[in-house]
Amino acid sequence: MRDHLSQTFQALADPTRRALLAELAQGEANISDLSKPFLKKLSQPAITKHLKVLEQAGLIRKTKDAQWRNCSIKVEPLQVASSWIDQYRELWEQSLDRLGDYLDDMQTVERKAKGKKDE
Amino acid sequence: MRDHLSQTFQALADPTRRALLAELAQGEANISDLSKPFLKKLSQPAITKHLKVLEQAGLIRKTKDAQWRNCSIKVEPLQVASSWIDQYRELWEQSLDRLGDYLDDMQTVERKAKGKKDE
DNA sequence: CCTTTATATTACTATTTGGTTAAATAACTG
DNA sequence: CAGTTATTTAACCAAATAGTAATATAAAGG
Repeated sequence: MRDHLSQTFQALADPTRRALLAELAQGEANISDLSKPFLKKLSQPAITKHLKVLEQAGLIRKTKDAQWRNCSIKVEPLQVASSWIDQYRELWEQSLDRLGDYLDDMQTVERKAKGKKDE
Repeated sequence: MRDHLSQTFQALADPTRRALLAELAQGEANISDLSKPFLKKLSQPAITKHLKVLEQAGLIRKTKDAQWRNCSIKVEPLQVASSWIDQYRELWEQSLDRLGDYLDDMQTVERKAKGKKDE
């Protein structure tokens, strides 16, 4: 899964990772603090792995502070992802309208062309 | 990957599936027509599978017309996904500002508290 | 009916993902 | 330096993903 957009969506396709991002939306945090809410369900290396996925997708950065790693959000790839969706959402909403028109047209056309019953 | 949002992002995390959605943004299409641009790279069952992923994620619907399956977009889950990103994007943009403030503060505080050199 | 066209299913791969436990590394602290 | 805290890496595993080729099913049309 080479391309950036796929990596971004892939990273967002996991509830733990989205929750980690939600935590980070509150502001920068180190890994222990970030992990606390999840350690009932997951081991700490699991969190490390999730954070690595987020980092490799470019969604967070880690900075060193003694033995702590402080994580923070990188906004740009999310803007790209959101734009991708929105761009098509516009088209799709249009296409829904067109579909409606199309179906209306077809009913008319088919009745004209083949003398089909109006069911 | 039980939850809807994860399924949506997972479905979007593949360039072939995004391309299929882009095709469908032009309007409804049957599977053969949809598949044509991809058959140089992928087999037909591969497309069938991708379409099934999109369908199970609720991103498209299929309707029967004789031996053809007409696919079309369902907008709602995309709105949900886009909203999720946008909601946090706002927070994140704030958090970037806060990070800037925080770093400025810390420089001051640390210099005050520990008499560290200004490097 | 037989053939063709459109799509789906099966059976089988290789790779990736998401998790584990245990051990390793890194940096502060007394 | 020894111990403690924070984080990563290693080695492993089960399940999911993304693909294949071959076969099956469905419907239309001569």
